[in-house]
Amino acid sequence: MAAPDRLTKRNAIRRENERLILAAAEKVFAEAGFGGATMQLIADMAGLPKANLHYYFATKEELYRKVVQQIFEIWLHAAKSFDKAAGPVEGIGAYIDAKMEISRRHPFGSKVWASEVMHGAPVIQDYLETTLRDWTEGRAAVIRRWIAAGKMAPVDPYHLLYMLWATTQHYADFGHQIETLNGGRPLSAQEWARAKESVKSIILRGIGASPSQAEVI
Amino acid sequence: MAAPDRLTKRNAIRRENERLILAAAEKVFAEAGFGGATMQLIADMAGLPKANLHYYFATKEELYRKVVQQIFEIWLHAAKSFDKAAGPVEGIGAYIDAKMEISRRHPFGSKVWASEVMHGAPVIQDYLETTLRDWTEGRAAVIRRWIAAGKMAPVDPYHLLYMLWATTQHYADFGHQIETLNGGRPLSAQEWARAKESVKSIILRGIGASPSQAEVI
DNA sequence: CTCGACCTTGACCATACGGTCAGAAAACGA
DNA sequence: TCGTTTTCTGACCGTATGGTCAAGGTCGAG
Repeated sequence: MAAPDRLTKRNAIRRENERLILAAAEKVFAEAGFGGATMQLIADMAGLPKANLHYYFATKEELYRKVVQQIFEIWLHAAKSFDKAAGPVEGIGAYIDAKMEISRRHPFGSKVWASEVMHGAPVIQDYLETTLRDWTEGRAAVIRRWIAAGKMAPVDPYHLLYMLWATTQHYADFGHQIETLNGGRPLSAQEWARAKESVKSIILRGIGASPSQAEVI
Repeated sequence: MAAPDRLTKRNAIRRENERLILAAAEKVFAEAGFGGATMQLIADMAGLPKANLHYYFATKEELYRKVVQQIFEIWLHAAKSFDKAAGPVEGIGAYIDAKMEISRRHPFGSKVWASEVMHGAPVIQDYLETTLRDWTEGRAAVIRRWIAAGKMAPVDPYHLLYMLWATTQHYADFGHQIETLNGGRPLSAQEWARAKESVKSIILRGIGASPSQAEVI
């Protein structure tokens, strides 16, 4: 039972199949919701027989949970930009950049997370109450410190964080609506850049931390 | 076949039952998604036998479409605050107030809309392409006028609107997450007021239109 | 080479779902 | 009151779904 991580062909197959299944599941769960997704659809998209899915993931719930965990970890990782910053312009600016980039590259994961939370977080409630709560309180403390140091206006840290999440994830979760209003075409690279800049400039100025106003304060 | 709107007992019963069913459906669709919702669950919540639902609404899709239309009309109505305003402080301020109030009073409808759009708007794509597109372009024109008149900073009108939608609807769609981070308790009246003020102050300052800065400009 | 562990898969099962229907009950107009 | 229209509802049906299983195939260690 030892050495389960050797680079044998079996392990490669297992890893590759799990990757295939998770990618297909992320897309199907995002597009159909948990209830609307079917194991058959996921199997077809992964190019595997349905029974094979149940070999790697015992139940639909187990597969779903893995998908949700993935995006959560990506978000947590993105938050590091927040910490190594000296002030709100760099910290929040980099955080917005990172979250916007995730919305662009992982729109399915973002939708699955949104769906999960909207339905009352039946699967990941424990994450909300532990990891997310701790993370949020930590970042709120950073913001309070910036406020105390006069680096930004005295805004409520929690509502600022909610605003950051809402605005950045909106570009993934409501991407279809944005695409429709964009003439039916997905945002181009330039349009993504413009979106990023718009969000950053409004929020940074909104908290009294925009670069141009830095001298004024 | 005339006079279908007389105040007969039959019409009263019909109206009341449709109301009951739509309210139950809104809640169930919001909590379980379209795929996860079952007609039986909606029927139980409405206190009617399942067959009775199919008497008033032929199919699950038809019932769902009605629910989505409801919230869309509520939002369109709220947008009137935008139009009768002289400038961004009153216009956008009132719009945020109105949308926040809707998030507070109609969280289920907001979730159903979010779910629908996230899944690619299979049912209301035509609304997006007609009513919503026209509405958005009209409001964008108003914003451009305000910018031209020097009443606010030159921000991209579309991304500003996305930000307004994202931030206000977040309090409905992610209400469960916010509640969890609020110590497990729903926002109190005071906390809702604080949320409103936070959103308004950051955005209005962010677009260079905050009341305190009005004189500066 | 051989044996045991792991992987693959078509066929199958119980269940739950959306929707139907026939007939009973209630409300209505005259 | 009487005939007609509308409303109500338990029983029913075909289908699709999540999950199981047993048999066969593939791989790696010794």
